Amino acid sequence: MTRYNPKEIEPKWQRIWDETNVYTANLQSDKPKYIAMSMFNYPSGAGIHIGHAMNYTISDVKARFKRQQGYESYHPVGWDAFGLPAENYAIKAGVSPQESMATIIPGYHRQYKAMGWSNDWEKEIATHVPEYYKWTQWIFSQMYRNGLAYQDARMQWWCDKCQTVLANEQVIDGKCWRHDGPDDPMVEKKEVKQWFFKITEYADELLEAVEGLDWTESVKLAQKNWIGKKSGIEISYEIDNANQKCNVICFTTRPDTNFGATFIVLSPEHSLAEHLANGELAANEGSDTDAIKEYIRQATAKSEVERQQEGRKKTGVFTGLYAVNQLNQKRLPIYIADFVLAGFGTGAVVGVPGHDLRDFEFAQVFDLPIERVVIGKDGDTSAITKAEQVQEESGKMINSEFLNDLDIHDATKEIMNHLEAEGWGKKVVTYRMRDWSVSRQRYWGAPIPIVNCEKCGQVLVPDEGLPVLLPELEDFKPSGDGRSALARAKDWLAVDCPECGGKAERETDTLDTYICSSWYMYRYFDPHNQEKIFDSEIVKKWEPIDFYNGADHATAHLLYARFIARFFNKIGLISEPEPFKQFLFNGKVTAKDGTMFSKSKGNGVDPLEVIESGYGADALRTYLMFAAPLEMWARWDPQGVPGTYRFLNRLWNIIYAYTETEKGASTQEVEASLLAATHKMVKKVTRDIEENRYNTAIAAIMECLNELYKLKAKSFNKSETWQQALERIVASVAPFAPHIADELWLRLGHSSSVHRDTWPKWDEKYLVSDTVNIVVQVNGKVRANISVPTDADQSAVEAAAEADPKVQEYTQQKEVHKTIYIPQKLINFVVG
RNA sequence: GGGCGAGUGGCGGAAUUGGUAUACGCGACGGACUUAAAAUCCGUUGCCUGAAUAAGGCUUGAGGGUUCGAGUCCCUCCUCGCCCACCA
Repeated sequence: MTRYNPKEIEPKWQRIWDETNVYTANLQSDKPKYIAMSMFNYPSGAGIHIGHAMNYTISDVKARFKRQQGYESYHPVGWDAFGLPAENYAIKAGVSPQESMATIIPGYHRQYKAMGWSNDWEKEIATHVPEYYKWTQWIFSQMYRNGLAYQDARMQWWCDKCQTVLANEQVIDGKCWRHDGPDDPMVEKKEVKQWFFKITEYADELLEAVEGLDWTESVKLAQKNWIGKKSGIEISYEIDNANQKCNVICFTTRPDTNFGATFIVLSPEHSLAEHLANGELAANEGSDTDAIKEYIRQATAKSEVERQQEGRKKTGVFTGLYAVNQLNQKRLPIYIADFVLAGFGTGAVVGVPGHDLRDFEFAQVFDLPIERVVIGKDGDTSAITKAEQVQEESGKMINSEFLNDLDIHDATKEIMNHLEAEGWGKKVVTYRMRDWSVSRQRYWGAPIPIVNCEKCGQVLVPDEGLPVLLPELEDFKPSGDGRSALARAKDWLAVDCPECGGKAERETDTLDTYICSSWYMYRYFDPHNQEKIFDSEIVKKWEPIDFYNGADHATAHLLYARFIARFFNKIGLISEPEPFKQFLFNGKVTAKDGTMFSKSKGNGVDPLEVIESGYGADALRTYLMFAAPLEMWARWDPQGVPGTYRFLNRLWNIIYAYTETEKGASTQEVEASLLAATHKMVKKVTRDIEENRYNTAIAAIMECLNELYKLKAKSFNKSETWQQALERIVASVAPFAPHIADELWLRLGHSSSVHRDTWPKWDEKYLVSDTVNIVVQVNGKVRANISVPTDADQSAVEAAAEADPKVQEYTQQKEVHKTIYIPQKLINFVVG
């Protein structure tokens, strides 16, 4: 008998699959379509790790399952090749990113094939090739033409020594992360022009459509939170002691607490703060302009990371100004403080220290009055409780005055209506989400198809001019002036204006790689189209993506992809506004101790090593899918793969034993058991894969195999029943362990692959047996187990149960008050 | 601080609408085969009392409640994980 040797059969089948194109999807097929995919790979040079093995096996199992069920199943493959890590890797390796991709990607091909993933290689895509990024640029052009792309100057951190912009995270204690010595300068804020996509215009529809998605709940929630829609009101407060007539507008979601307002706080970036600092605006009694100036200088010099640290002691400066609260005619002193963020609401808040912890802390520092006005029916927020506690400790009076008996929600609405009716406020809706910044000052990305003409200004590159090719450079490090390396590519930079033909210069920013990855799923359906982004007819046949999974990008990528899909839908390219019908946010794989695998710790597990050590891809795949539910984080257990290897080995052995046994017939009892065991298994596996419960699907196959071994001991021979039982189990294991499945399928006498149109069906009639097991309880405790005919009625079951000696032990001399009978399951005597 | 999720054997984890808790796998132990080991195969394996494969009791983070019956439903609390966070 030949032994199970994955090292031999796996490469063999991988070769056969390649040669026979089993996994090539016919996009024109009349079969029902199915597309399952995982978020595509970012080729970094390190090769695939165990997390990739997990992700891609999940969608591969799904795609294989559907292919076996008779669907035209498509499992695409592609590379998210642009971006900073690839650029940095190339810089380190001393080659161009183009060259490094040309060597890295073929390496990934070998690894993907070694994992046995059923990718359609004919339709492979990569985002860094001109054939692809031409259309990434085209999307930018379409956004521009539809008024959804615009350029705007925003304040950015700037390090004079580096001559480059810094991200917030790179600013430490007001200094550059690379230049934080005592003699180094503080970083400055500098205005930098950036391109944006108006995703905020789609905020409402993106939010509303979340509810209807068949997505992992936590991701749906993250999407909602990210969009962060809030209804509130902007209340206008007139300033009554300024040298000019003016007012301040504050945003609040809780105007019902406004009776307790005791002050107003402006962010240091607020326009009134600016006017106070330059002396244009002052209180009639005089404002301390120097103090205001100094405070603003200090506040704006702090990094946002630093400013937004919770629990930091509140600071601020009084402006000398007072505003009037029209609800109760109280005068509110106005302060400037850095805990108020410029980017949210109006950049000014009304201080209600009785109902807001931050306001309370501020009031403590400046000794401002604290008033409580609303007590909700179901208590109030912890902020108030804490405020109260501190007040009691400090012995201050609480002015507790009930607004009314309404709950907070109703009170809020009523006050909003009142304020709006009086003309003191305006109801507004705010979003946490901002427009999508799509320009990057780096080399390795798709150039933005814009030309800056001396005469015409900003001009879009006409579609005939696409793609704007990314020039190959010797040196692709940033240019140091805040622009990408492209600023040094003089030949490339100089261009004739598409409108007037005059002297012009290309845009040197490149597009954010999130754009590349926000539309790739559609390119999979028409990867080599030179004329169009894709053929809408094919896409309309294949959209939406039936199954999508990944362990990252719960917000940004998925939100951007939804935005782009909605945009495509509006311009008539596709007919479904949502790109992903089902999304599974799967867990990651961690080290045995629960910590993340990391290169620095050197605790990584290389899937290729596991395969080559002799266990093979099938055992690895099966283990990964078996270890835990897909949405849970799994811990890597070195003993796990040997376990699934043993299981596959047992499957191998029973089939080899079968093909070497004599022809014959089994007993009726064994035949019935074979049918029952395999049909039951097929039913469970079919449902479990359908519902993404791969771990229990595999357990069911293992259980079935154990059962077959028991039956084998009773009666084993070449017969129709055994043949079918073994075919069923091989077909069921095929999505998880495709190589051994094809090998054993062949061994069972088939000439074509197990991977197409072989999924077994189950028949309920084999699942019902003549007798059924009934649990007998006395007062809820299990006392016996009886076997009764399946069609026995209650009185028959009761009689059989009462006849059981064990049951009698507990019921004799006692009165049965009640009998609970659950057909086919349980009978419970309540005695007393 | 807010939101979400999870606590079940030595370990990863099962458990349809409330109905035999611990499926399946790992590990451990015993046995077969072998000169020996590995591999493979067979058996045992929640905990406690017990000589026991007799019998009984206990058990799903803690405590209460509803019910004939609770891992599952309700209340209170504890622990851990993830995401968001000075967002007014």
